[in-house]
Amino acid sequence: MAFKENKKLPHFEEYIPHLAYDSVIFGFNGRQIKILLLEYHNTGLFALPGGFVKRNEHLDDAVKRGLKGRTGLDNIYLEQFHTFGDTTRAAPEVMRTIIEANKMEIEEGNWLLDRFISVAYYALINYDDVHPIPDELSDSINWYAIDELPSLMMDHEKIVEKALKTLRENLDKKLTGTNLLPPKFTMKDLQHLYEAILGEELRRTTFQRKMLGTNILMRHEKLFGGGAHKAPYLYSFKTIGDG
Amino acid sequence: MAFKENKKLPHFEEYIPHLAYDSVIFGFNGRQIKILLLEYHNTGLFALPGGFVKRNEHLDDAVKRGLKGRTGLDNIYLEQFHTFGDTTRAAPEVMRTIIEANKMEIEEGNWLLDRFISVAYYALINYDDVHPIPDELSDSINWYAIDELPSLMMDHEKIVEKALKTLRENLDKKLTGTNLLPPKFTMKDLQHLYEAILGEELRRTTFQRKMLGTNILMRHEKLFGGGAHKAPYLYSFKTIGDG
DNA sequence: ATATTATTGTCTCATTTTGTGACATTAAAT
DNA sequence: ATTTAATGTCACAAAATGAGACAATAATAT
Repeated sequence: MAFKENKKLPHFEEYIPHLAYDSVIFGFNGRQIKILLLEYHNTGLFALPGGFVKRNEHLDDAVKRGLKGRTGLDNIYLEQFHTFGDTTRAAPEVMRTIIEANKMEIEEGNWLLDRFISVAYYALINYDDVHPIPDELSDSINWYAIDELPSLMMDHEKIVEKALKTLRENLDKKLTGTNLLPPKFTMKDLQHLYEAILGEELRRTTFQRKMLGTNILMRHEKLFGGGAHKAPYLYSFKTIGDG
Repeated sequence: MAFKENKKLPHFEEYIPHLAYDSVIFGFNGRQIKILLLEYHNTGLFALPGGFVKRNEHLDDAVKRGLKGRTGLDNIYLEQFHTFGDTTRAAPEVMRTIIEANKMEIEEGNWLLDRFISVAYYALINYDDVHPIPDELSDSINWYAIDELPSLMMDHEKIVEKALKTLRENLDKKLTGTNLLPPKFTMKDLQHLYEAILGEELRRTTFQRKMLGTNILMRHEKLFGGGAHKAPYLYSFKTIGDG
């Protein structure tokens, strides 16, 4: 959870109480899958970017609003994957610590100290065109490789795990228009992405045949300058209307 | 949404406001997939069985509580599949109609008239050992074949659609211990179940080979008396510990 | 008893998909 | 001009799946 307003706690009247969202924002730097994590100043606490849902706001829109605030991006690929409803999903001490580290006050019984049910989404974004924006209130934000995460607050590690599991399961079905790569990429880039997500090596020829077989790729000009060898083609994902 | 307490509306203090669950309870009668629907007396309104989450109750437990109330069953196979968060998910007129049809009063501004976010689950139960229990407050409950549903309130049709879609996608991965069949069943029974869920016919020999290949079935004695032909074996799903 | 009938369990072969390696091609470096 | 290393494509092997054939057999009819 994090707050966007300037040094003011989100107000009860404006939001649905007991309900939050958390987002696992995936990016790919060409080698590793990374996610965005907030770090709360002076607390050493790491957390997923999250937020609250306004009383008259679509759940999905709340998540998009948070993503826009953190990344500056619109039209992010977004997928809801699970809602976490443990009774233990409250962290009054943590919340208090964070708020006090920011030299703010929170009264006993404030809604932020309550138990929260959280709807979790994952997002896929192009690592290159994002300069993560830290909250003005309380945190810095940075990329962390998926297999080198710091320990996270509450059940956020479980959330990341489930996000990754879902991403893997959806890879073949739903990644057709992935935002994890730049608009044009080589077959090798795409293979590296798959390997990073799946955490296993793939066979080059089989992968290439499979990808070309799906008919979701458009072939473009060749990419020269890659080294002392045959130049690879560039590809992009077909969008509706492309040949 | 439906209420369990006797002729008393659920009280704000006890539940998390703005949050509900809905359950798509699947059963199989040997030929068709059916789901349980509530019908509100004197209103002609059909709805999914749902309910609210207590302030200190695990989300999953709230759903189990509702299922137990409606079916009398414990240990039901349950899978969360989506959380619906439209801003239009409020039905004050409908709620008012239902409550008034029960000769009860509801004040302006009652929490039940608010907008709700709903976490949706599907359940798989053995059609045979369930005698659905109607709410004391407001409804009758009955089985309806999945392709002959009456029109449902709010977005409940969308919820059913998504439940069925998820069930189909999960069929091979997660149906291993399905509760949709009696403890022992023939290969033909199992095939009929798959066909009913998928909505398509399957090839007998291929299906049988695939099922035996998964190694999740235990073969038992033969079932005699089925007709003028070779008697089929009975099978059950292996549970941990079975050979 | 015996023959008939319909469904089952299993096998075989065809087809499709996937795994695996080979090989000619080619852009840059030497 | 030659060397080097990755690419695109093909060819064959292995595995999975589609589709039918067929003997076995439990109840029914004769």
